[in-house]
Amino acid sequence: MERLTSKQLATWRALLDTTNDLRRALGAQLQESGLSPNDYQVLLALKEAEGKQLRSSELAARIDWERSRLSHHLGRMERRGLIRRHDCATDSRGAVVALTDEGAHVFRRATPPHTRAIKKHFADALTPRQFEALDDILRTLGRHGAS
Amino acid sequence: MERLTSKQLATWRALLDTTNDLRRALGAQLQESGLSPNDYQVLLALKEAEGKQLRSSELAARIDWERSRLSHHLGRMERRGLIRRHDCATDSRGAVVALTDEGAHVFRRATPPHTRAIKKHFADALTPRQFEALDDILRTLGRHGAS
DNA sequence: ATATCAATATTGACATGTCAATCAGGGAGG
DNA sequence: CCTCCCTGATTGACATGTCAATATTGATAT
Repeated sequence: MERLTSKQLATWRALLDTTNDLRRALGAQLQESGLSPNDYQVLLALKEAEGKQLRSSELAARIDWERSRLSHHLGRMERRGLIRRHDCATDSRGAVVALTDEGAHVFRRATPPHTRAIKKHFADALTPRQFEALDDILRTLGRHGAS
Repeated sequence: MERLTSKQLATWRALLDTTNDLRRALGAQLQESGLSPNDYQVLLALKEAEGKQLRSSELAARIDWERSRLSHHLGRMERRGLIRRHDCATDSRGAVVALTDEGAHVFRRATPPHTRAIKKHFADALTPRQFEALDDILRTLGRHGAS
């Protein structure tokens, strides 16, 4: 196999830098709604779940977090009234995480400006052809990493 | 302007997820050399600097970190013997950050496996055509964000 | 039944990041 | 020379992430 070229390395660094900048911009916008990107990810997963609630480990799996990280974060979100945890009916070890009305409300209020920010900083920059190419690249990387 | 389509949103989420996975994989590999991705970034910037040393704020600017974050991290790296700070000759407020022999050695030892990991997880997955497309996309996003 | 092992969730200790002070030293205008 | 303000860098308090226990329950085999 050939070695990694400096051009490939530059592309890699550009990918890290660019996605960093995007995360930062989107995070700063979300903060105006009083949410961190992590908060939003948790609320989104709950919103998209059947019955607006999930077992704790199922939630961790969907957003791909370590369970202890989720546990700490849920503790903080619970203190803020965004979610609540109660015991699971079918497994007494388990916890079920649910949106509170407050959490659902904050999420609804945060989503339109957040979506606009994604459009502004990301989607508006790219042509349809570039979107196709990016989809293809991400699918390829995903398959490559999964295997 | 039209709204963000769900396909665009899916691409955005895929971009976040994929780069997350890549960061994780590369970070795990680096850890085998006893370095975090942040450590590596700092050492790399110093290695690439003229004279293997940089003013603290210049370093912060090059890797795009907040100054206080860098200050904390340099404290930890200094305790580990990877870098050292001394006073600046031309500005008595300033600090100059330099690689130690130990730091340079650890960096040299960590780089080949790290480069191989970038190749394995990233570069090997993509065709030359995909690289061209990705470069184009990243340049476009960079210009878009800068303005 | 019960002994054993796996899974669920949390906790505590510690590493790292952010934000708002703080402190010391430059540098321009009086 | 001396205010006044700006910059360079650090610090401390606190938010968040990781890792290694822990406690509790479920599931399985005998």
